[in-house]
Amino acid sequence: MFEKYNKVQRAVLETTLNIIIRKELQATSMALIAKESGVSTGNIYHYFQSKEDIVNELYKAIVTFNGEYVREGLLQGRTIREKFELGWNRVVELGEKYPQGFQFIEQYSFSPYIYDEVKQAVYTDGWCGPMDKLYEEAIQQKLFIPMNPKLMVQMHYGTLVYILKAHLQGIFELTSDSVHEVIRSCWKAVQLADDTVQLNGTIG
Amino acid sequence: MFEKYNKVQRAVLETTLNIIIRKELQATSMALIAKESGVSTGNIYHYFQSKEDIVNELYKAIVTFNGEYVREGLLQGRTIREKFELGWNRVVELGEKYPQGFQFIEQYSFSPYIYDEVKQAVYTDGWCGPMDKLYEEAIQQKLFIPMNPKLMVQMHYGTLVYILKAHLQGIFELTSDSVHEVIRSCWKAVQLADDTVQLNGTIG
DNA sequence: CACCATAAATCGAACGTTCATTCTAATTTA
DNA sequence: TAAATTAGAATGAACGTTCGATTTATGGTG
Repeated sequence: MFEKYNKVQRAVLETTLNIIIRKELQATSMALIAKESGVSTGNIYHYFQSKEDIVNELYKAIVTFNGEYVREGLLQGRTIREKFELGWNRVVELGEKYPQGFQFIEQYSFSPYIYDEVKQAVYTDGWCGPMDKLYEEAIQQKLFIPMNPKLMVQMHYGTLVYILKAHLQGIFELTSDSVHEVIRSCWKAVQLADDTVQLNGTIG
Repeated sequence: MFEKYNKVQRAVLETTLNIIIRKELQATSMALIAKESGVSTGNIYHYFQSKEDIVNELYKAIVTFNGEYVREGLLQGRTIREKFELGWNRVVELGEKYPQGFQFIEQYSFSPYIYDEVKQAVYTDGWCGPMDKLYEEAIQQKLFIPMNPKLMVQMHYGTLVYILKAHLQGIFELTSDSVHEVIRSCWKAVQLADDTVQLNGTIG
């Protein structure tokens, strides 16, 4: 997750993420980060400008990592339908494999603590852009209903975020089957009606 | 929103909500709450046990308010389909009319700062319980596919939360038409296939 | 209605603690 | 031996909370 950073920076970023999720930004003091990461406060300030800087760097790193991971999935699909399924599957995988990163982005994407320029990274380094494009194509090819593609992507992302949230809170289990079913129902939600009829039979 | 509280409590809760959304919990000091609410710190502690207490009371009040508002919508519908549309419409209305309350719940529903007992309020005083029941009925009546109703409710709530979030961040506009279209597509996502066929014609 | 005694509400200065950050000295590395 | 790295005590500001004083409301008595 933090490959491009050195040992000290990585320890600091990992520890910070850990504490923020466990205890809340408010309770994440530099003294605690120093203690748990094994890096002295003085040394932390040698690699980071401030506490704000650490948290924003953390945000940027996670968004970039997530972006690469999902885009890789999108690339692997050949048809639009395949890209759709592989892409969203990767989003769910991220939530399951890296729950702290997922929770962190969810909790702080709205926070004033994260600089606006850093939030923009979602579109430049994340997966939103490529996903928007995929939806535009799907509309052009009459697979999806004519709707604002950005709105559709948000809808589907929200769907997955919330089943992940509920899953992480232990409200229900998530099997690969149920995830698949959810993703299929996302497709169904926005597919052009003609599609369904072609699948089920001919009009009277 | 804070009808059951007295003047001072209301001023404190409203101010706190305001500052938290504007500046972040971390930057919400008692001194600032006192200054902006016009209530001295000493007097705040006459009505609240601690800062934590204020924030948790705020959370509880908003969840209860939202719960009442959505349940009222659910009651007004006669058919399942009507309840579905009116209920979710109210959720969107809440996000539009009371964006601060909406954002606050979104941002802190995962936070360790909110006591677990207070989080439970979503099910006891909120609208999740009644909505779950509606979905169970819809499954029994073969309107919806056989899927975990809790999972379905989370899916649809996530859908609406994310179009609201994007809307509040100014990514796109939300008309009552587009909201209606989104809610209809939520229904479509989980409706039993037979339904569609009956609408479109007979199977060849 | 005036008076006073008691209680409730309100205030803001003061307290002790904790915080982010700095600084200087020590240590390691090249 | 010079530069880069690391350490942790020191600093001053800011924090949540407390407390004694002051104001306002209440209700019984002459």
